[in-house]
Amino acid sequence: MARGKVQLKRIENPVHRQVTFCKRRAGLLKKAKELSVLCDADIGLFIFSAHGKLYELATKGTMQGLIERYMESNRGAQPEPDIETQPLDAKEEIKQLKQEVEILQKGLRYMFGGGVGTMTLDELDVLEKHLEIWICNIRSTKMNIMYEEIQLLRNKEGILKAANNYLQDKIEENGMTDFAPNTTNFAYPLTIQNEIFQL
Amino acid sequence: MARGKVQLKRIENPVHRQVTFCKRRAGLLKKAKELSVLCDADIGLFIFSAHGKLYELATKGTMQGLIERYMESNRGAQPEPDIETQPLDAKEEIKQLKQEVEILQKGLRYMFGGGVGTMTLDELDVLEKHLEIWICNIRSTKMNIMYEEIQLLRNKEGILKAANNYLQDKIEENGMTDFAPNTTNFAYPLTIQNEIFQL
DNA sequence: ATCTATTTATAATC
DNA sequence: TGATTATAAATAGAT
Repeated sequence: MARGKVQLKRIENPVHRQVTFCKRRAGLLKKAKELSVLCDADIGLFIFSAHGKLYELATKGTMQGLIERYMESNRGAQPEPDIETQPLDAKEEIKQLKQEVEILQKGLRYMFGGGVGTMTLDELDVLEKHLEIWICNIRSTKMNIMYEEIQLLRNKEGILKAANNYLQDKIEENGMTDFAPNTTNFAYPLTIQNEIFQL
Repeated sequence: MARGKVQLKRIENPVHRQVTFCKRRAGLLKKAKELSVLCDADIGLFIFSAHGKLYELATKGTMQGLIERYMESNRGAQPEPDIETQPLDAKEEIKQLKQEVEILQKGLRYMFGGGVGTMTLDELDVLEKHLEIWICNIRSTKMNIMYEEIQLLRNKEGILKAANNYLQDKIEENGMTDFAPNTTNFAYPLTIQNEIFQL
């Protein structure tokens, strides 16, 4: 904002980065305080520096208190799109969640130590299901990434073909038959093999 | 900050206050994002409007995750009197358990480094491979468990059959024909269905 | 840290 | 709400 427009990307020079961090952190905290006072808002703000140092501001009460309020406001904002329509028996749900927690914990231990011994068949089933869902998500993400890549490549293909046609026309106009346009008719192999869609 | 110096006190005019809240809130969120990007910082910010509406920003992962990190950074500084001496409200408990599940899932994710959101295609491939291996291990473990179970059941079957034969012999010896040994010839259904081997 | 030249944010107004 | 604009604030780069 001064003597130079700012690029919205990580500042590579560590000294600059540190200086900017100090200045902007101060600015941000100040702005937060101002908003809180001017508009009667309650704000919780915490900043971890790249090296993990914590800076915080709670404009009302303690950060703890604000976090609790945040948690409550947030319940209902995260509705699972499947089973929240029917009021499940609460005890049953608690039981199931507890089991799930235990299984995931065991799964972690299992990965770290390789100690499988303690898990039961049912627990392994649940863990397996979790992992399968996870893999599905990963594959879906991969598909999206690849789809974008394909679009990009197709665009490039179009542009290159047009450029080549243009160049070839020009060459033909000028009767520059010596320069046989070998590449112009080359079929770009940009078509993606079908196999990757079979994930 | 324009066309008039700002007084650092609550804006009394409700319309002005609301307008200023919108503008400055947007500004604050923007500044927070910028600081995060420019200086590689992780920021959690939540704003409650005067009427209780929540606006939030978490520049890395979820607000949940950042709050957890905040809690840890802050550990020891905040003696919270909230230990589970009282039977919590069921909804509260469900909430906490769901959080815990989320945390564990995140923990699993971190084992392979990085959240899914920021992962590249290659990284996703690696993660997928890891998970597939994990699932294979789980299935193998399940097979072993089931095999042991089968062995156990077969042993039991043998013992019971022997015992039954012995008892039947004894009955026949004593001519106690009244007590027809209905169960002795019963085919124990201990054979495992083939399908579970097709995992 | 301090100092400007600029860029940004935004108060007032429509 | 959304633009516009004059001006206050914030701050990048230099010292």
